[in-house]
Amino acid sequence: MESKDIRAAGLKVTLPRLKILDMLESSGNKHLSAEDMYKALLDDGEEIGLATVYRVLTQFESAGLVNRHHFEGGSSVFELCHEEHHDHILCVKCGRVDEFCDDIIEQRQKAIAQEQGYQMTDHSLYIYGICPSCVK
Amino acid sequence: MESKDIRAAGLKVTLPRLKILDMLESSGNKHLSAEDMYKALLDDGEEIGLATVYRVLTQFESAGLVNRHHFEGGSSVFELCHEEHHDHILCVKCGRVDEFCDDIIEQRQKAIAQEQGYQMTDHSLYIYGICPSCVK
DNA sequence: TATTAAAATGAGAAACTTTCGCATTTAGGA
DNA sequence: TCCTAAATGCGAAAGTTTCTCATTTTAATA
Repeated sequence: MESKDIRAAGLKVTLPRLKILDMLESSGNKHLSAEDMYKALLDDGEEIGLATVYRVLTQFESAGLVNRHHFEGGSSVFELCHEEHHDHILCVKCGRVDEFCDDIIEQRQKAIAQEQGYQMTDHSLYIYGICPSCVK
Repeated sequence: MESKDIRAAGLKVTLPRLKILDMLESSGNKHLSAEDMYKALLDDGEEIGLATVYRVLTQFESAGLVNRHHFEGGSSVFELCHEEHHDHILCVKCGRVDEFCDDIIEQRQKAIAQEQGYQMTDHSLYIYGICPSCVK
């Protein structure tokens, strides 16, 4: 059970939090928005408010359980944190999202931060393009 | 005069457009939001509507005159396009923004897009951290 | 197990960014 | 100078996210 993660974050284990965590776990690399999750919960017959969804996601983010991404266009999307960091490449036509890791880029980012005298806390890299299916 | 750029974009040369272009040119690496520009114009005694600022910026973006960035937190910011591409490193404490270029990262991005079968159209890389002044 | 304080929730209002609709004005070619 | 398409300003509207607050729930303690 993932109640552990919630408790470890110093949060009480509640239905909304469990549901949202479940949903993120079973979403693959779908990268859901708060609105997406709210609607899915409604469809499931859960009476969970949109404000709660936002609150919970923000708390999960602070706790390091989820990552928030600002892809181009409108709203933020969320995904569970994985052990190893990854970046995203996404299709501007169909919205498909793929993930990748690249040590060389990671290294260069660290080096650049150091060169510029910054203490790096985070970074985000999105590659936009037309995916294999849409390119045809 | 930069009227050329406006005309080259197929747009009429109007006061709002000139003012906004001027402002972007003289802003260094300040990365202004639409609201910032609107307020600055008001302070200058110009009667330019916020909707116009947004419209003009969107048109400039389509024309390839400006870049729009979604830094963390709220609104989009804009900067004039330079000849050579660059990425951004920004301070999470004071909001300072610095720019950098890195050929290795550029190369890797191209390679990754190709590996994944994507036809790359764009990319955005932000490094977040604590800047030299705030680190002390 | 019953009690209780602190935390969490749902609902709607509010804040904020961005876009839209439309009547009026303006740029620039004839 | 005249004319038409384009551009503008204004307010309303749309969309996302946060806030307020009365009510409910968790989980620690007795």
